[in-house]
Amino acid sequence: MVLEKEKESPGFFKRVQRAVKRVPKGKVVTYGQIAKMLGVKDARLVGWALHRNKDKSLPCHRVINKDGRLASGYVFGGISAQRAKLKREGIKFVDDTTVDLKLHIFDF
DNA sequence: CGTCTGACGATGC
DNA sequence: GGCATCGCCAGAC
Repeated sequence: MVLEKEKESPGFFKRVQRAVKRVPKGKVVTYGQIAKMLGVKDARLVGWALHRNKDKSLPCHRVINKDGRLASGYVFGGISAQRAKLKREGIKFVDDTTVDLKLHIFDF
């Protein structure tokens, strides 16, 4: 039996993962976008979910705040590593920690 | 079940 | 234009 309610609750974290994995290379998304896409109004939930995440395969470095700033500062490697990754994907930076959001934003 | 806490966002001053 | 405050939701305790 399939409880439809359970389909709606696969775990918030799973939904976030799915959304992040949808982001193609060379593109970035904001927490707010993912939050709205998932139907929640609090972007903190997205960041909160990624914070708990341990999956290295998850391109969380493509997820940034609406200022284009890298929020994953305490992630393994630090911002510098994230910046290098993004640059390698063709992301342009306007600052050492700020992505050119308008240039690479991915619209779901 | 109340309280606290977060990778945020918008608003107000 | 930096800082305070609210909103909002899920998990930990």
